Amino acid sequence: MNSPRKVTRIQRQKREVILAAALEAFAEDGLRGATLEKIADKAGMSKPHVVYYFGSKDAIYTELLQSLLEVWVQPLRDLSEDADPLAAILTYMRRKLRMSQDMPRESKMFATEILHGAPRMRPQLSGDLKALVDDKAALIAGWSAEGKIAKIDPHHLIFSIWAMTQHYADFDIQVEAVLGPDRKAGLYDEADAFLTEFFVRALRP
Amino acid sequence: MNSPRKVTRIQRQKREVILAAALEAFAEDGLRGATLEKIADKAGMSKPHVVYYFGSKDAIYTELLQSLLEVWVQPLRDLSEDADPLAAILTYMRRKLRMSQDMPRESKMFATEILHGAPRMRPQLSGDLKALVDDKAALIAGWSAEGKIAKIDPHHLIFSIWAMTQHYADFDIQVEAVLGPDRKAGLYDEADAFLTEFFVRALRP
DNA sequence: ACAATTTTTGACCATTTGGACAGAAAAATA
DNA sequence: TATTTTTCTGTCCAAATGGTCAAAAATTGT
Repeated sequence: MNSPRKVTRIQRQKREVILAAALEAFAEDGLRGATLEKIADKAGMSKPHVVYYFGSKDAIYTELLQSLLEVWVQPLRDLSEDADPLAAILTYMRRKLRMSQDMPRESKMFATEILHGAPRMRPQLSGDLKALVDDKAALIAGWSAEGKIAKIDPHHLIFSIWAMTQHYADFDIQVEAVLGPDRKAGLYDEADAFLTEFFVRALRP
Repeated sequence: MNSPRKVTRIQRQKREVILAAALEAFAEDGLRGATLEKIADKAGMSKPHVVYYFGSKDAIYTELLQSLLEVWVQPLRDLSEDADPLAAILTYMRRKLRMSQDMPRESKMFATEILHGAPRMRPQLSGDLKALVDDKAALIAGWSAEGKIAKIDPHHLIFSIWAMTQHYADFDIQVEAVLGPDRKAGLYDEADAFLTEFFVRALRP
């Protein structure tokens, strides 16, 4: 029957709730700033209960980070040969921008971790991530060599896409303060238009 | 004579030492993560001594943030009419990039503060900073209208300069991990070359 | 040299916080 | 229904940490 499955589902749901609460807390205050009590409150349960499911605050943080990493680099994984290389890069940029819009908490959590030295991601950055980026950089370099896009350093191109798209999520407070409240609603449409135009100009041969 | 001056100078020096130590600590671990003891150690004095000079950890943090803000926006202040608007913008970009290279700790401290909601800078972001950016955006918009540079949204152009230059300081761990150790030495030269080419392409009419 | 002032620190305190533990409540199993 | 297992929480504890305080040490002024 499904009696064991039922329990498992409940467990999985509880863990989901805790992870969601923790993500919010970590994005707001970082690993140190976020307290177990705050996470428990956001999750609607007691502090020992949170510990019961994850063992420690650190374990929640690490698990979140690891599972998010995969989601985070997926758009780059999907960058591949295309009828139009420029369109492929623009699509990648747009997916990253949409992730900033839809997952600002995830973006902030990553940013905070890396900003503070990425103590629990260093191996993956210089391992998997470096391999992935090198791979895609080679692809882009190929397009450059064939004259399909401008000749630019592909690694720095990727950095620039990361920087510009994540800026809107990570520093949203600053962006919104500078633009003023009126432009807040259409912000991501503006950003999309600007970045598209910007990268088209920079990349066409 | 200079007997009172002498004391004042010593006081000033002590404060300088503490501020430098605190900057390092805050950049590494953020406001919460940095402890008074760590700051005191880095400054080579006892914990109560640090408190004696600044009253509280928070006071050090706030003072650092305020004094750094002025330095931080100076390059934008200096953006003005020029024989060549494109050159003026490139100069601005380069000054920002150099600040990332020379003051990574300051960059990280700002980034962390804004990332976490900028609780003690909000008024200045939507006040002074917004006014300054609006002013310079108007200048750039003028250049656009005159056909001296491409027609792009000047606010987002400024954001893109902030994002791309600060990325190299704030996320240096990631950048260096992805590029590998060999490219670390010439990193900022690479970045300068890339960004210059990039912005020239994007901005020329 | 002596008094007054400033600087410096060791010892201490109150609060916060991660998390251990025993046992209650609930659920599954029999 | 009785028993076993799982879930959940009130209570407590030890460590970390921001900050106080009294007094020592150094400096300054006379």
